Amino acid sequence: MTPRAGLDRDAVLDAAALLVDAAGAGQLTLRAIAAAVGVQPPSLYNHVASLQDVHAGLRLRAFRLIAAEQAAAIEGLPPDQRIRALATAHRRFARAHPGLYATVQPSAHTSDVDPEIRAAAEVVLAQLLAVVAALGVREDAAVHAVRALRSAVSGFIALEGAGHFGMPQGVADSFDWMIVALERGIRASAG
Amino acid sequence: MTPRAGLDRDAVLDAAALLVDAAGAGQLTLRAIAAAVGVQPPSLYNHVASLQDVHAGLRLRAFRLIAAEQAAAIEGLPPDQRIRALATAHRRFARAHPGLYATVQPSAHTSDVDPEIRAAAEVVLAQLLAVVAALGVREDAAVHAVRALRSAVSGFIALEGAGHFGMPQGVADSFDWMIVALERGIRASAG
DNA sequence: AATGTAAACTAATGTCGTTAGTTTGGAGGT
DNA sequence: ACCTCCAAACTAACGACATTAGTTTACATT
Repeated sequence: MTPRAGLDRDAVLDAAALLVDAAGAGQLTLRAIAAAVGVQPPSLYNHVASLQDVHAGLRLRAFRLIAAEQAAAIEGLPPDQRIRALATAHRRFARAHPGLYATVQPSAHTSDVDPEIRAAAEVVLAQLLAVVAALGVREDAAVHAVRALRSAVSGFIALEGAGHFGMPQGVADSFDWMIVALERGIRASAG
Repeated sequence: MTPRAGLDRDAVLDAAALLVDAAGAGQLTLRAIAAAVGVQPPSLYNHVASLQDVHAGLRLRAFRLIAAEQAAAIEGLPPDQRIRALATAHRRFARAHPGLYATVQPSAHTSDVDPEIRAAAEVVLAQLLAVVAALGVREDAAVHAVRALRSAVSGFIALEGAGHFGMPQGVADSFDWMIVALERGIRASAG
């Protein structure tokens, strides 16, 4: 009578990842996940601790996927092409997985106390910092450059995803323009 | 027995604005607003149509406040100092009214069908575009520059607000660095 | 003072996350 | 093949939420 769906944490997160990319982060509900995996909502608590825990799980996955995409994007590229490669990799990932990408934004005050998530986030950050530093930017300027790049890329992705770029000009061209400007700033800060 | 609290739409939105700045956008609930104005939740429906309507009202207020702050920020300034002035005005507003500023982000697909909100948002955008255009940037490049500035500024504010800038280096310095880099890009695009 | 309307109320519905308590499928040992 | 037992499913229930329907009543206008 209770066919015992072969469920585990990963299966729950798989379903959640599909839903969050399809319907948006705000639509991710335990009931929807339960329906997707063929189970009643309370049964999910055998595999995840809460809805927040699902979000945390997706967040961890997102950071790890992004780290992998970053690594793949810069592999074999000369240093002066790497920041652009990282930026476009982010945008590509966000367009492929909008919901998953959105889970990455929330506050560092709350869910990032989870050391696994913090570590995964730091890998992503360290890759970017290394690429910037390899261009000869010294201590403080490197931090400024990294913050600027993160801000610009994540802000662009958020505005684009929310439909705030209504003008007919090419959105990809605008992204390029922005990255070129920041690259120029990085070159100016380098020795 | 029912002392008839002298309530109207603005009073409800006043309370909502306080709550959203104090507790964050996700915590804004009709029950909390009702408690703040001393009324039962259903009574709010005499003044606002729904919680979404409250969000829309705050959004409209936010755009108008930002437009006013932008206008005040650039008044009497030479053209080459105006984009920095706009950027810092945004950051200042976001720090003073984090919840209100957050209501500005959501998708242009949904709540911006409201023509009032669309108009208010376009005022903010037009001010920025005018400042960029006054620097001698031609058609397409002006759109790219505006998109880049919006992305960078809103992204920076979002990351800063979420506590994602953990390094000891000064956050204001990073903001300056970013704006300088984009200004340089704008100058390069100008005739 | 009488009246009509708008603003408050109470009661109820449906969705959500979550907890408690119960049943049972199915793997491991005999 | 049977028993045991645990984990994984279930049902029932609660409290917070938005929202609707229906009712009362404060108070501005006459």
